[in-house]
Amino acid sequence: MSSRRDAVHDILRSSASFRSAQDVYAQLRSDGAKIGLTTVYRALQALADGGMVDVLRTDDGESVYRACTTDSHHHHLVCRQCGSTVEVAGPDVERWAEAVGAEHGFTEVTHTVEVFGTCAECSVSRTSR
Amino acid sequence: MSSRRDAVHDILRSSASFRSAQDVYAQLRSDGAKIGLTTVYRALQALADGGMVDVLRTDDGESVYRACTTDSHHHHLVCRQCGSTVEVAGPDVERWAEAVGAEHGFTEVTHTVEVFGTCAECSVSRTSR
DNA sequence: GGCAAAATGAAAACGGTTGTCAAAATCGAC
DNA sequence: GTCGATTTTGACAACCGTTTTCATTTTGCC
Repeated sequence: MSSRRDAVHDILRSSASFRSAQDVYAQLRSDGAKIGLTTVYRALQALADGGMVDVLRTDDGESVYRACTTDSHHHHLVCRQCGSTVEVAGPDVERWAEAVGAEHGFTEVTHTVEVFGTCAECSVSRTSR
Repeated sequence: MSSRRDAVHDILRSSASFRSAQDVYAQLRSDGAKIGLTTVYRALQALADGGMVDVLRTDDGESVYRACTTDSHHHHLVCRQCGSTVEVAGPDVERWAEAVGAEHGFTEVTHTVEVFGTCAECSVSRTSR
């Protein structure tokens, strides 16, 4: 039904890192696509609502999106420099969060966990500069 | 030097939950303080820079601040309803994050971990309603 | 008091995001 | 295929939290 939404989804699927809406929009335009910024936002929102992509907030308040390869619960290891992202599982962390919540009488416990660092590639290019 | 900054800090210290800048501003004004929104933002920023308060981003992009009682690294267990917050330590999580980073060749690994839930008090008031 | 430096705050600017609304594309029945 | 209704689209304006600007006020110091 929505070729625009697919186009947005494709961009995300072909990228290993989290991308911002403006970012996706810019790439679509430079690829020659005729699409408006509003539609990109709508597509990203729909994809996020449908659980097709993961959403994160950057420190400066931007929403960034990523098409993750697994449907199950996972977290992200994100390179601070290049943004490339590895999906990681953390069963211990899940259990810890649950336990911490229970310990203080909290119910319906959820959690957000993100790990940041400098990836091997970026470490190299930085030291060799 | 800065009585306004102290006023802002006091508000945070007397609150168990994370507060937004606008929120703090509103309370100060309703308390009768003559202070501008700009100054509140500046005070919060200074306090955050100095490590006196912790900062979080809400899902809708707002920055929220809290004066934490411990200087050491910790995480938060936040009630989804009333916002009241418990500081929690998670040595296992620290180790896990470090290990995950190392495993994928990442260096300078940091992490963000927040746990959300419904606190005992809010659970009660909801079921009894 | 007098003066320089720092702090303050009203208003404007900013930037990402969302709402508006008319035009365009799509769908369904005929 | 046409016709009308519904959905999608996108240019533009509005929004909202935050930051910047800059003139004024307060503070620290002699």
